[in-house]
Amino acid sequence: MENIYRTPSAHSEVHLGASILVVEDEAAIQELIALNLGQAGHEAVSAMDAQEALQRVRDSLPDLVLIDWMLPGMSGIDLVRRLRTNERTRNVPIIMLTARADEIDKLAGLESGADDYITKPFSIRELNARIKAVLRRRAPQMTEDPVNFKDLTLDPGTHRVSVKGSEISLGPTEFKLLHFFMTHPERVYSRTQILDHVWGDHVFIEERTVDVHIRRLRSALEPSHSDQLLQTVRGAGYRLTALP
Amino acid sequence: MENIYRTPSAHSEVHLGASILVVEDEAAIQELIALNLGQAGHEAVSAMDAQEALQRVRDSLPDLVLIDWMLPGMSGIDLVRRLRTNERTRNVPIIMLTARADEIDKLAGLESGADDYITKPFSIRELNARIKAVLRRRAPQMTEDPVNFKDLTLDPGTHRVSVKGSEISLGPTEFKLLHFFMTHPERVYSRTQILDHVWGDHVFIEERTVDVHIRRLRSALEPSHSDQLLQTVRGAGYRLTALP
DNA sequence: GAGCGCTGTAACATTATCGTCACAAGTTGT
DNA sequence: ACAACTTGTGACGATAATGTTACAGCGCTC
Repeated sequence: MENIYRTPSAHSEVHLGASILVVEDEAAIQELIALNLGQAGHEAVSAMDAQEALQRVRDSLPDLVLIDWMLPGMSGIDLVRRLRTNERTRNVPIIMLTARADEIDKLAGLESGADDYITKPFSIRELNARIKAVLRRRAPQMTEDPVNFKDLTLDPGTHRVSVKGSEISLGPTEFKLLHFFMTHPERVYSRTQILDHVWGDHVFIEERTVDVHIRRLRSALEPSHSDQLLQTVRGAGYRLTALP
Repeated sequence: MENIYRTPSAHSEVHLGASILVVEDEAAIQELIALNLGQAGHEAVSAMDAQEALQRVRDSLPDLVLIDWMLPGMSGIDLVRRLRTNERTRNVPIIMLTARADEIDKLAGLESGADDYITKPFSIRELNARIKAVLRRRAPQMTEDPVNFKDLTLDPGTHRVSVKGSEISLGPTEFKLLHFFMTHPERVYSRTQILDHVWGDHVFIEERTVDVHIRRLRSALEPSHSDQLLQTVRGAGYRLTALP
């Protein structure tokens, strides 16, 4: 299922000048990759171990992370898992680097949440191709354009929401929820659909949780006549509408 | 006859009343799962080994098969393979249960053709969520196209109904009832048929209940000369018609 | 490590809707 | 016209769906 919310810092021209974090303990390979990335027009940031990587990802939300399978301390796969389970870093694209062309490694890397993998030794050309592919795959899904609906304005870029001109503050989930509704107005969505779109497909969350967030969103929109905008359709779900 | 409203209701979720085969040799887990499935509204059928499972799948084509990784005789993976290579059983959704969170197990299970996997111990909630996800993935999409009839308009997407342009509000059942009639106009349906189509097949409801809902629907459509549209055919049933 | 904001869930409160009944009203056949 | 039957109608608990509140956990900041 499509996930509209690739939250991370994503601009429309991600293919060039992307910031890429390289997590690799061998200095030689590290430098080789960094050099190559630089030539390709990207900005390379490096981390020597998983801890440092976590820090940097949280810090600067790179457009892509290259992770070596073998790392001192926390393994590459564990690192992927950590990144995937954190709300903020969940959607950062990841490419794994595996030393052996071993089937299991590849699959385990993918399974754990990586977007792609490359087996060493790899050619520079192959690396570039895959980076481009991953970035491109992610790019079209990010809707960073400001959205308007009635007297609501939501700007994913600046992460701001305003009602009738005056700005309000929303938590991350309420923000995504509102963004989803504003990009899909006038249409009824079941709790399950909302969970799939806003939270993500593979999440095990009580459907009633949606209700609570709807309420929170409503009360945040309170100043406006939000009850009119975000209405509940009994037996079906919720809907954002301009009509009465 | 086509039946739009088979089991699922048009807009809410689809995963009730599914028949699920549980292939598990440990009686305790077997029962636990069966009990849970029953509570979730599904019909649980069980098989203790792969042979029995094959038989039952071929026999009754369940909506979903839960297969334990470790089975006496033929392994779970082999069972999956057998099911996948058989024309008749090729498309039955499968969820694997793996005892250890071992990477290889998971991957081999998916690789061999399962739709999803769960590692034991798993929470009831997770099981339910995955079952729902798999069933939903397979569920046929109900047509969400707006329907028009005379001066009536019904839009499943926005869940709105309007008579001569002005919107009216209907409860879920009346909504489905009207949708059914609008998609099957000019034809008489008995109370039993209406129950089957709108409520679902195996419901135990008084036929006279249909009358009451017809009345409610009529009075909701009142503003228009609905008495003409939704007419009674004595001794036979009801019909939505444009003719006088 | 204490404080803080956010989240998911449970528990309770509140409605909306449902299914059924009893009876009224209408229809049919004789 | 009368009985036998079918359908309309309004009311009424029961129930399921939603609103609302409170709370405990978690990660993050300082």
